[in-house]
Amino acid sequence: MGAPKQKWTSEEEEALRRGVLKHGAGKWRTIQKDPEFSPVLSSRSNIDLKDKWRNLSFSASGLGSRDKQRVPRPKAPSSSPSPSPQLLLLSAPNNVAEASPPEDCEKSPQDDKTPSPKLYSSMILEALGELKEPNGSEVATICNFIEIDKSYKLTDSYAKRALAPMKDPSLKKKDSAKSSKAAKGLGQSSPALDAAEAAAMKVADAEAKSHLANEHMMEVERIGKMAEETESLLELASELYERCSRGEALTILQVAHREF
DNA sequence: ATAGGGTTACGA
DNA sequence: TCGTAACCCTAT
Repeated sequence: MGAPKQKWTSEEEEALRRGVLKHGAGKWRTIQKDPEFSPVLSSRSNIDLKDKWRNLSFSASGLGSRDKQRVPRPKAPSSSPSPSPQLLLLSAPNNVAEASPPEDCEKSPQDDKTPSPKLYSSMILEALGELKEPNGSEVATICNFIEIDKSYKLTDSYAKRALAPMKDPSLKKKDSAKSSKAAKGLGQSSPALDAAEAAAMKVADAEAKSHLANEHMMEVERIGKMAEETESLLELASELYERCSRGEALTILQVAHREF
């Protein structure tokens, strides 16, 4: 990566991501005025936030940039004339944790010869960036994301949450740090968060394994990217849980049943 | 005020 | 020299 002029610090980037997750992608002014990240983003204008978010989105989308395939206008790879959310195109990924990720066809019209397994999390983040929708769509997007990673069991998870809070099995590996952070943010562990966390970990493990089998040098780099996506996923899960707790679960169920 | 395009500067 | 990220300008 480059080390350009006024590089963004980790705190600034984190604040930006949190702001997008909270207020949604697009309300740069609101995020900048938010007293929570105002001191962090004091030296950044709303335009700066937008530009930074654009760079982040492009970096998260164009993971497989090993090919020198130069496109004069590398817009969104899944850009379609239909205004409907494209992320709903993901269908029937039952085995997510296996080494062979389901390559959807409609997703990448000009896919390079490199397989470049695209994570669902990255797709969701990309969709979030593309969709400048109000909060409702955001919840639906997050819901779909978690459902996909959870093998279509989100509603069941929430039902279990209300009836009996299941215990979370001990986490393993590097994601323990993330879990601690997420748990601290929520105050205590929740089934929904744990489910999303476990799903993210499964995808992460599959990613790592897949790359371990093929490339060794790129693995570290990929892990770094993956960690960022996992972090975003956990934050998404936190937001989702918060909204559901406030009584928006009805909307989620509605969307879930309508879409699937 | 936001989105998009274009330009500039820095690192590899 | 190329690629990426910040910066700047313009249209909606």
